[in-house]
Amino acid sequence: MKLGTWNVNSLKVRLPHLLAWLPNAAPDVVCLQETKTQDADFPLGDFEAAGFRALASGQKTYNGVAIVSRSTGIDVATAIPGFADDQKRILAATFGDLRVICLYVPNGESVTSDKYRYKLGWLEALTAWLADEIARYPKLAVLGDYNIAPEAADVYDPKLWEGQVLYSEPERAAFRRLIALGFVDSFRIFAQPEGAFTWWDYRMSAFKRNRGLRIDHILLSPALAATCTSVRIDREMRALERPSDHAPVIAELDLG
DNA sequence: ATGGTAGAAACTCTA
Repeated sequence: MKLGTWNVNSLKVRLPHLLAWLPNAAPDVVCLQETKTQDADFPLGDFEAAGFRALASGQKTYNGVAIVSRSTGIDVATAIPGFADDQKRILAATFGDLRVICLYVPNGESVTSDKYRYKLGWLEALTAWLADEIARYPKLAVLGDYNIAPEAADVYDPKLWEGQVLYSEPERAAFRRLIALGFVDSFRIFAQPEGAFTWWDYRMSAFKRNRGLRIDHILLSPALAATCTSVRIDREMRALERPSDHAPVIAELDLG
């Protein structure tokens, strides 16, 4: 069983990459972010033709999440309960006894921005919700673009990034509060090469110079973490022509 | 010194 996450930065533009990637990476479930596609325009037929089901919660221009999967998800949720939000950033579904939550955490723009305050409030609401979800679903995976680099090893130049949005202490503290619920950052179960990132700015040849951050994560409940056999970043997808600024992350689980 | 690139959509905002 493989679970993936990929911020595609426009589903419309990245659809050819995604359709080429699906049979190669062969995820059973992949969470997508920044689809920037309203549900009426979601290319469901393309996924069905490739042998996948799909769920979407999107909007025009900004945000938008989707879950593409081999089997059909049920008990779908599209919001953090009790948290009013016009932005489409949440999609949850159940596959057998596996609960999957797809996240697109707000970027925050800068630590002095109103969007940063929104980000921290959003993360607080998320944490309260996930405390309930992890109690309810022993096999829970929370995948997505967290827009947080949790540790110095997740940043190409931690000194430069100290105090900046995506790596500021309040954001990292919010990430640690998620971990404190019992989640495991699956990428760090395994020894990983240095300079392993999931996002590189389009500007300043950041990818070529590997000036990246690891901000896309697969958090697993303890029961799922115990079944995880590998986690890797599909860096090649960032090297293609007209790429997303994010690479996919894939976790393999041995569910027996 | 606060640049630059990409996407969507509208002549700017977001990341």
